[in-house]
Amino acid sequence: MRETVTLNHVAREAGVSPSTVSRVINGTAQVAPEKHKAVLEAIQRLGYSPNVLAKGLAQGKSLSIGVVTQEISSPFYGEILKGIEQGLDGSPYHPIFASGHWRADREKEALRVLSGRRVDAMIVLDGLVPERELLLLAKSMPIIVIGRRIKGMERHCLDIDHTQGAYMGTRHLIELGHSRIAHISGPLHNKAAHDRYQGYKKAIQEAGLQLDLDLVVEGNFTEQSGVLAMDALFSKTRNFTAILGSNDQMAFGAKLALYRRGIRVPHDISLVGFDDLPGCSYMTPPLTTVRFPTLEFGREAARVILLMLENRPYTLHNFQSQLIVRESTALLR
Amino acid sequence: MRETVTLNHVAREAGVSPSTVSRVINGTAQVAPEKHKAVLEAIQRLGYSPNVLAKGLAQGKSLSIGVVTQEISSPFYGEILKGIEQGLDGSPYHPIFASGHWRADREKEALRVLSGRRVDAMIVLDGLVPERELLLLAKSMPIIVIGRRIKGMERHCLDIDHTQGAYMGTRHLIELGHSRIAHISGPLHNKAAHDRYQGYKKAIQEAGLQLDLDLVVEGNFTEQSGVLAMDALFSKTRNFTAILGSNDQMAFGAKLALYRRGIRVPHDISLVGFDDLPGCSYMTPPLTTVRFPTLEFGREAARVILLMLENRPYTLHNFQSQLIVRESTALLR
DNA sequence: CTGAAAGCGCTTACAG
DNA sequence: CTGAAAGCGCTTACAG
Repeated sequence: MRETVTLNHVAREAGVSPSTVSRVINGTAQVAPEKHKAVLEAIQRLGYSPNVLAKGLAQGKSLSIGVVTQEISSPFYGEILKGIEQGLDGSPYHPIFASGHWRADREKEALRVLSGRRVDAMIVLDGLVPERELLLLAKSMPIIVIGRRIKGMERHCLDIDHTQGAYMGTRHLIELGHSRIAHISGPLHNKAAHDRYQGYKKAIQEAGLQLDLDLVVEGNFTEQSGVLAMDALFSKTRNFTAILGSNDQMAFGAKLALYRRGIRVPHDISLVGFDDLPGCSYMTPPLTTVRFPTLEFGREAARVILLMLENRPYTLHNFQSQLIVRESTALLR
Repeated sequence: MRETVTLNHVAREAGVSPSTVSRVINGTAQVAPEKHKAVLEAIQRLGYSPNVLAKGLAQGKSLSIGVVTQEISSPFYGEILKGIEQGLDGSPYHPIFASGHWRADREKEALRVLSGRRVDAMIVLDGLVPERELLLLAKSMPIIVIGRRIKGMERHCLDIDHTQGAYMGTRHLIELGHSRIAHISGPLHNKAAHDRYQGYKKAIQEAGLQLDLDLVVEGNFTEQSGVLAMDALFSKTRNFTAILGSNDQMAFGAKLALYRRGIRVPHDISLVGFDDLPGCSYMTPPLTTVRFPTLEFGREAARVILLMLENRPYTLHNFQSQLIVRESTALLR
């Protein structure tokens, strides 16, 4: 193990003081051309790379942005993380991810890890952190929340109108002539799941259709739960011609359950998802869905966090959900 | 912005020296019971959480494990990252991810970022980092490479036998009676893609079948390239009854291309993928594929990194690929 | 323009 | 068992 080279080594090598080395590295003050050159050469020769942690300690900042996500491998969160990465690219800040796994205790642990690393700001994706804790946190550092709307920090929350999104998806089916529309909801204690369910109901009722609770089954946002939901649904009735999934993953599961029964999409049954995961385009048929602007939200969160960190003015630009019509929906035959 | 509380504050509050506070926090020496208690209470009262960065600086370690991945949102890398997260869980180490985006310059940048943060070890996923650079890095810290075999560090590389994997997938099709088997390869400059192609050829030739280069088309591991590969293939011939995709994502794309042509899987054409992404189980029909033990590799890499960091003996346990027969393959009719 | 000095928040021999 | 002191690798007033 070679000894790692420090700024002091560079100083000695270049025949200047550490202060001077620091100044040329950070461009924080004028330095005589010849010393400037000597320092640069010494850095080259020694292969020096500054210790970001020490720098952080001295400056009182870590140059890290904490991101509490739920599951690193989730296609949904993955897109948001990608957006954050993109938004931070080119800045001196680097994201540090910690996963909450949709469990309050794990999420608290994630917060602990990040604050122990003295992240300069945080981006929080969904989750169960109590609002007051988030509000408290927001007093001590810049913070953006994606997927929730916290009272008192509306300027720092990025979310779509889930009710409106589900309403659009359901309207789409109604306009195609469907009147018996099933709904696979998310876990209803979840705000987004609840709101999407409201949107579904609103569209149904507004169209003067009968809201049939037998057509509503609850899943947990996983593919597997989509399969199970369809099993439950079919055990009750076959009297429906369309399905609104509360997210894409459950819609994928529903598609499999239909496939197993030899039921064709959209020929026999129309199917709508929610989120617009990358996989939607490659479902067969490609899935009609309500787009959640994951990548955009990630980028926007990063953009604004950076502005906040620089104490510059900012306004968070919210994005809307949007109906993406592909091929899993068709006119009622 | 409240002032953040430090170990010194705790010391003052508890009426002891900073040394003592440090000792009770780290359990690094005996401390009189009453002082021990006082410190714990002070920590509670002040809501103190240690500054991991400062600790790292003092101890000469960062408690971070650098992970260079290619794309954070990729379903393939996502599973590996999840495995790493799981493997590190419960240890004092936290992963820091940096993405190379399959580009040499970005990967170098990722390495720079991680070494600037003085990660204590690294896990490298695939990528283009030159072998000598990896060998050099391995002299200065524990490092595990996933998806490559580097000469001189075989004890620290985790990979499957890609040739063997593709061989198994192709054999499976041959055993089902197929003799006209197309192959959508990955980018052939890529070692894994190349090896998989070799496995395909080997199975074909060993079975005494004709290797027909018209049946081989090159993709780039994305879904979209799978679609395009099928377009290219169909423009040449329709004379095949099975397809081996060099990865699942291209197989998904191929499935869509087949769907668009009204060709049924596996009724008309059998399809085999490679990797066993989570999505395979929800393709319709569920995709027969060759499993790449992503999650296991991630966990194993983390496990061994932890042992190396503690200077304990270790042996890296390699996993094999495995044929997962689902429903996208059938006897030739 | 530049260096000496103090400080960031910890840890760890050292001495008692 | 415990504290004073030095040090980890930087930055930044301060003085010149």
